[in-house]
Amino acid sequence: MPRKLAYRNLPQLFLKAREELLCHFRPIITHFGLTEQQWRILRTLSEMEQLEPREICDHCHILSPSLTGVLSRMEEMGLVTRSRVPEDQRRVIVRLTPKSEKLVGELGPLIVAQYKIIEQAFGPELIKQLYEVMDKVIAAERGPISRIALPPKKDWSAIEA
Amino acid sequence: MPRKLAYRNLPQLFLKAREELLCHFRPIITHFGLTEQQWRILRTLSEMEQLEPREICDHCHILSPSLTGVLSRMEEMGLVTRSRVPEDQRRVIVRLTPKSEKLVGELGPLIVAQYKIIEQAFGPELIKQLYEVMDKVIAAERGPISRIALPPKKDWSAIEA
DNA sequence: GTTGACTGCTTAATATGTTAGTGATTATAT
DNA sequence: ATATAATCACTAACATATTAAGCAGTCAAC
Repeated sequence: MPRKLAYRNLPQLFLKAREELLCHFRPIITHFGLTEQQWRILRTLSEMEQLEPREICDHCHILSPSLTGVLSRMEEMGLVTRSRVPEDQRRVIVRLTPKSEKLVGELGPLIVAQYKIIEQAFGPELIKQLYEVMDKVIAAERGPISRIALPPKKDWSAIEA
Repeated sequence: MPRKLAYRNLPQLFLKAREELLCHFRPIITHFGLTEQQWRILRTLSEMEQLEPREICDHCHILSPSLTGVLSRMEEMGLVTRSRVPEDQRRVIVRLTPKSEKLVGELGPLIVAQYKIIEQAFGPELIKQLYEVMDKVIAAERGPISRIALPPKKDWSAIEA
């Protein structure tokens, strides 16, 4: 007896909508030999001058273990530099290189141009609505939302039938 | 000279908003030893009875190469069965098992309960707006949106400085 | 009935997501 | 001062994302 849940899968809708947007930018980014995450970092660094890894994690929504690898590869490619903070040997400062600044200088305008095209196609009101709704969702703090009680844990992977 | 682009990073906003939502469901899903993708598949199969792999890819937004591994693991766990279509040996039918149907029967109501809590916290209007805006974005077909012209390809990873 | 194009799933290779844990460093509380 | 806790980046292990390529099965034209 197949039964639909009362609510549509909202996170999945986000996924789909995001992909619908991203597919218009991905060709531009890959054209320059970058991944989506690498571009997020380059763009953020070009706006913030210098950042520490955990700040990049926050701004770019990349988890710390992933970032380690991403930064290593970007360092190899000569896109960023990593230097320790003298007064706190745990911390690291990440900066753009002249090369990556030039890259952002070329890539950025193309991204903006694509945004304009999308704005035309979607209509400026939809874009505005998008930003509004997103900001509302993000503004809803994670804390105050209560969590349902979970039943005792069963090891389903071990249950026979 | 750090300069901000004219547009905020919209796909990144989607990512953040999605995570803001998902973090309220993730504990429920992992409590049952499932991954997010596995739950997407279970939920969809429980609503559609039976599906072929490429249909699952479409519905759940999982790329075909990923799905191969996901389904293998789910088969190992006894959550789904895979059977060939006799009249077309290329195609495969994926179904839930009695075990996974029972699992969905326990998990589903918890998900719905969490949606209700979120609806209270966000306000029903915001949820409604969300569905509306998402559907609008998704409705905007990928085809008609034109693509900007890309400059000749440079191999940035090989450029010195 | 063979050839050639196509479809559907899989494999391969690399990059990232996710959770847990480690080691070194710094801050805090005795 | 010293033990403790907290912080930060990193490693490890596994799952998924992404792109490209492979391979068997089907279909259509000839």
